[in-house]
Amino acid sequence: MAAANVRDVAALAGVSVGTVSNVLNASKPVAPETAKRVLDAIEKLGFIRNDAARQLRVGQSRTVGIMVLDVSNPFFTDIARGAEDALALTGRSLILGNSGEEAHRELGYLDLFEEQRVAGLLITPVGDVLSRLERLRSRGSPVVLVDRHENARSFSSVSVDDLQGGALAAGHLLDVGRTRLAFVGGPQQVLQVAERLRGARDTVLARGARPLRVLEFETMRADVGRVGAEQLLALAPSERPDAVFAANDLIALGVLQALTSAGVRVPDDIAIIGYDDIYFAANAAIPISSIRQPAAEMGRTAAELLLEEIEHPGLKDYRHVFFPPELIVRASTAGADAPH
Amino acid sequence: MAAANVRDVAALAGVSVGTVSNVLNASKPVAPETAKRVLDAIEKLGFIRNDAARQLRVGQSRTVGIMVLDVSNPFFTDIARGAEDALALTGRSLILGNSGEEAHRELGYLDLFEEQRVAGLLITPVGDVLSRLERLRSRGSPVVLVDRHENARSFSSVSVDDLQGGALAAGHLLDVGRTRLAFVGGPQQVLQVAERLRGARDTVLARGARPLRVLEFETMRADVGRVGAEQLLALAPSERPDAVFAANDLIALGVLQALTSAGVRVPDDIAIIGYDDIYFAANAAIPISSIRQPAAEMGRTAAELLLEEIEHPGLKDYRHVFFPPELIVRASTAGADAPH
DNA sequence: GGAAAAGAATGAATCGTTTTACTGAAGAAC
DNA sequence: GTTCTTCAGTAAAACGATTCATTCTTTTCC
Repeated sequence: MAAANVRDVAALAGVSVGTVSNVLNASKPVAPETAKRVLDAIEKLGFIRNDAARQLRVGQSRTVGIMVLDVSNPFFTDIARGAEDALALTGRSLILGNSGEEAHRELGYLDLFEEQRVAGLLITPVGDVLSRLERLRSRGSPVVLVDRHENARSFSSVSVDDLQGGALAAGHLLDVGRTRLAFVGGPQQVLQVAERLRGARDTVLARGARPLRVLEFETMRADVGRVGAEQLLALAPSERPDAVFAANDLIALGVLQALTSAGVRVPDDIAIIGYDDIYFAANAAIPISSIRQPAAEMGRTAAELLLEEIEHPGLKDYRHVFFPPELIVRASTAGADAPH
Repeated sequence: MAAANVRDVAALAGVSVGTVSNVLNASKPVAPETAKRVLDAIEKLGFIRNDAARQLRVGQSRTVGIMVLDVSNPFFTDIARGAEDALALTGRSLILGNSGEEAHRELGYLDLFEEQRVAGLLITPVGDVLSRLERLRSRGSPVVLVDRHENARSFSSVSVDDLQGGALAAGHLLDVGRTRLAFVGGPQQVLQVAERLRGARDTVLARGARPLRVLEFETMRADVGRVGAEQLLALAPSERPDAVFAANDLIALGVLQALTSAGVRVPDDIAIIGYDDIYFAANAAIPISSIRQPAAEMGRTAAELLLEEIEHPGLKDYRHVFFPPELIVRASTAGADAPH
């Protein structure tokens, strides 16, 4: 009743365990009829290779870890799926950790990944874990940063030019005739947020519009959007913005919901633009304009960079792939003139 | 430069490897000052236990697999997070597989989980994998079914009474004065869909309303909702339903979007109710009524049932936990009288 | 004070693979 | 006909933890 192992297979097939391994891994040629006997034995015994033993011997696993900030955000699950697709082609699989933007959870998963000797790691870091990542790499698990290139030229990375993204968003709002722009978003410690804001602010300045009003919050979740919208509605009419740039689509959804339920017309009274271009924003009852980040492609590319490092260890040729952000115009900013 | 192992730790601390293990696992008492020496050595060497070796010896891993139908559906990620919380309390972690409703992907993950000798498995099965699950269990990885109890009394399960959920939804639509109900949903091979439909149909019948119009599709994704809505709009006015019951919230969102962009007023002209009560439906610009399933709690409970089996192997005391569905009324069905 | 029990620590055996160095056998080359 | 390759397959040595059965010290008890 105990699970069969290679020894059992070898005995049944009348060969040595080494031969079984060669069949399993195609590491050395095996005569066709011998291979068939082995495969038959595997089939008959229902043998499933014990990955722990394999891994112990080889020193590395066939799974790759990915750590995301928020599994509830479709942007991150799309990245994960892109990565999964690329890895599947090489017979590797993905194990997903969700830090939830909490540093202690991030550390817990790093421990896990390190104990597992993962083949590599894709990560959007939360806390100050760079030295930890260096160690992981020095122990044979290369690391690729996703959507966060910052102070880390020493790791390969994929990211989107958030400065340009912020500029695109603000530029578009100005283009459709808006003059009083507000930014609603997460903490500026998050590099992406800071850059999106800076891009927007610079654009507003350069085009001589009124200064950007900034509402800063602690997280990037939708409830932030609702609170932000309420703060905007509390302003005197002359102060009230006629356009909102939300740091991501989750926030934009919150803003939209709060505004419409307060009777504000979108986009006639206030236009809204988000960031990420997630499915639910595109399909909101008033579809939300957004700055698209090619999530799946980013995930795929990150996985490919990682695979390169996995397959050529020691090659310190770190690459940084930047994707251009893309403006997607939808009803939440289009089809209406500036309010009078 | 090679990673430190227990032997190195033992040497530095001046103890035997057995003692190191005892400190690591608290399996046998160790004198406090000895333990301190060991911990210091671990710290100094940056020792991280090799999980493959541990697992090979112990025969089982400390991670649990979960296989979901669709990671893009927040309902499933919420289940996963609930499970993760419960497992974290016991020092276990979760590895997530996404079948995407495709049987071959499901099999791929089952192979992976079996090779990994996972401590247990939570699964919403797609294909015909019951015998596979039996084998997994007979080899030491218990299995709990999530949201699918069907022909499998021989596994513990958590699920929601979908018959009652369907009845609640249809009953509510009738209660607010609707008379021409339509159902838009995924394939009836999926048990949940079939039961929601049956619950609705029975209720409509019992209350003497016009028979339910059924639009059946192949998947449960939002685009299905848009197509369904267009089919409804193509009907002659006298035939056109005044209420839609969508098999899940993703579909409801699609219906809502298609209807409003066609100028149909929701709920005045057509009311909409969904299923799952996901965040994005609750926060749509017209918040969508829904039948809530307590996703996180379901995940937590499933994990607890699994832990019980893990800790008492051989105990064939399979339990089936049913959660009651709950009607959540929002703007998409409320606050409007029946259309004239 | 001596026997028994309890407490700490030891070290070898073990888990199931992969891999390496090696052995034969069969054919090729001269 | 001897020597060289090539080709298949073997057997044993890893990999790094945990867990036994032991040994060596203390402490307890009468």
